[in-house]
Amino acid sequence: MELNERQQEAVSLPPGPVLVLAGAGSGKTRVLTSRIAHLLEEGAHPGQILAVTFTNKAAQSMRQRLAQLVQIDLHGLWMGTFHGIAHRILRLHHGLVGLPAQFQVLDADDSQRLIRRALKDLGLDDKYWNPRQLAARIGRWKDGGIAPDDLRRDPSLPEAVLAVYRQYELLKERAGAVDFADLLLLALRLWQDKALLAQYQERFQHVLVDEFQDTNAVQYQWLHALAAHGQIFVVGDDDQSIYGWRGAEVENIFRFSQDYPGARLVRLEQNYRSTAPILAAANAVIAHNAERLGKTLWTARSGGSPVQLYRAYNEEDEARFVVARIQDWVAKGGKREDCAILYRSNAQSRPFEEHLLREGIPYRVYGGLRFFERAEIKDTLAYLRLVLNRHDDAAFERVVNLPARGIGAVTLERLRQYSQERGLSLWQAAGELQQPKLQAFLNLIDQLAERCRDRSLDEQVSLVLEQVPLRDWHARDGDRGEGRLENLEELINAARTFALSDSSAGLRELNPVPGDLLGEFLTHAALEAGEGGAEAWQDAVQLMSLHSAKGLEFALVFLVGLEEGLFPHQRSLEDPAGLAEERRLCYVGMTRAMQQLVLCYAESRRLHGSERMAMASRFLRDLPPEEVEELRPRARISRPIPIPAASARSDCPYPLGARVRHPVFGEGTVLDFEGGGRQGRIQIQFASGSKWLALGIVALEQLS
DNA sequence: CACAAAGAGGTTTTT
DNA sequence: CCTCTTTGTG
Repeated sequence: MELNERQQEAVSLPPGPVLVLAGAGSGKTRVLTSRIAHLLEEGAHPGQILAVTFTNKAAQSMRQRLAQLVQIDLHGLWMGTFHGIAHRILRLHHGLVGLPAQFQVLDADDSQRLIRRALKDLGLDDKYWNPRQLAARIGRWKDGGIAPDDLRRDPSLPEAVLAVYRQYELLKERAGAVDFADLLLLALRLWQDKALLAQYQERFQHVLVDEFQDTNAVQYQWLHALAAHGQIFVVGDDDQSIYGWRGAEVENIFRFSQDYPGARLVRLEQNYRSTAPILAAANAVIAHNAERLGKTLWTARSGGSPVQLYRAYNEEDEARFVVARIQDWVAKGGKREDCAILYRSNAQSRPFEEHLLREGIPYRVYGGLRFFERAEIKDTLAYLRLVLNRHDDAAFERVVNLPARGIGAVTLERLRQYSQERGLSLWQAAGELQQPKLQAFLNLIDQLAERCRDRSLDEQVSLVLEQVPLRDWHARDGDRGEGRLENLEELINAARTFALSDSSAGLRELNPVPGDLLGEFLTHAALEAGEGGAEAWQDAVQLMSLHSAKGLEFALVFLVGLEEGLFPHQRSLEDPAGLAEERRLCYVGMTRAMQQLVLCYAESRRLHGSERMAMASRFLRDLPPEEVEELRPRARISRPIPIPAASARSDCPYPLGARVRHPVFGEGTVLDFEGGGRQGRIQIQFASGSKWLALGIVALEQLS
């Protein structure tokens, strides 16, 4: 595999801090894997290398590429997501942070349930205090490393919110469980043990990080402590920072240069992925963002067909069009797996799925309702969670009356009361309450645990389904239940596969707890979504959200639903930072395409059940016309794409099109405006190019 | 206390 | 549009 000069430079720099700013399609993964290969050639032992990625998909693809690159046994090389690696280390040293050996990992749904519990415990109304929002808010604090005590003195913060945060933490602790943010926080807390930290610093001589722009405060601190020796190689792209909502701080890129003075900086700007028109279009879109480190991708390739833009009548027409285009592609000998349909939110997949299904085209949906997130799967696993840890209150509450066994809301409320008053787990409380039906449930779990002893993983799953009449319960649910029954059988398969798979083998050898395969499986279920659906071997069209698409590439990309309110998303419209992130997301989506990029929007769309007229996304306005071919042009020539009235355009002190003078840039024309008041930004076309300026700062003189 | 029916409410993105 | 919650009945 050939590397260009810059790539080669990055790969072979001497040990020391390195920051690679790598544009989309500039061979980022190749550089990262080649760097690892280089280190190994230079005599590094695989066990001295830690490679961190952001998603499971990325970790997987890097491992594959590395295996192709080097012949040696990669045993001992740690490669995985932040959360996955944090989990590994916590398993090894759980005692140091006060966790039980088989602590549970709560997924987002579990966390939200626990927030609900916390609200109930505190006697707060979950109508007024939205559990979902609270969970998001608390999650954001935790991603930023902000503990309840840090919030104590904030007068603007309602006391109730703080109380919920505290109660939530308490409930988690009592259950011996951790949420996603805890994995990172506790892994960081481990570093307070200086001896332990030194041990890991010694071990991981080389730390490599992918998608560095997506790291949050806690992750950065963790890395910084671990890589105090400075042998840290990070790769990132500020233009692809799309996880700000999850606490990611692009600033970490600047922080890196400060924290590691003398860090070498390498820029990769040559794009090998996309054709010139695709690149030109993507560059034009991202150019509208202020505050960029400023990178312009270029390609040595010439030619390539223009970016296409289809104006659909509605979401059905959009799906019909896309599927027809895929059929053309296949008819001309293209592979289905080289086609991707990318959308802003997972809910948009439905019409595409229906049309693909109707046409008999295999497809695979990533994200959305994932296998391990399905209710029937989580129910079944909850039994196993109780088998492993009786004090897992979330699991207890989930299945204590499922299927119905006469333990209703009243009993449960009494149980909760009792447990809360005495600081007991629900399991302990149930034991003390002497209620026959509860007793029967406890016996059921104990029996289950007894029988699960010394059984294989899939047998354990089967045992749950035999001992607990979950199958019958679903079977009575008619059509809906049928799919769920299939999923339950699939769960047995998943357990069998997991027991044999590498993903568990890696953990098992590190795992000091014998016979804890079940625990690892449950973690796997929480940490990895389990991309179910179509058979892996099948040549299938790929459907996924823009976020999931990051890091991937496809010959033919359909970027759909480019409408105001959908993309950019409604929730981002008011907030300039949010809009900038949406724009980066658009850039990420466009740069996934290698040969052909097709953009779609619909004039009318059913959203949340009702039909509504849609306006073309503002991002479409920024496309260079010469690179774009409109597939259903408007009847009248040169009528532009309908442009949305920006939400707060009326607030703009200068009318669009007005001539203005800027003290530095000279005369220009007002092109656009977004945001409101002093927060607003104004775009002006100067002779030297167009610029976005903050209205709160800029001093403009209107000329006409 | 279980279950069925009707109503209300809430919808981004991921580990 | 879908799920979850509340309400009403047996």
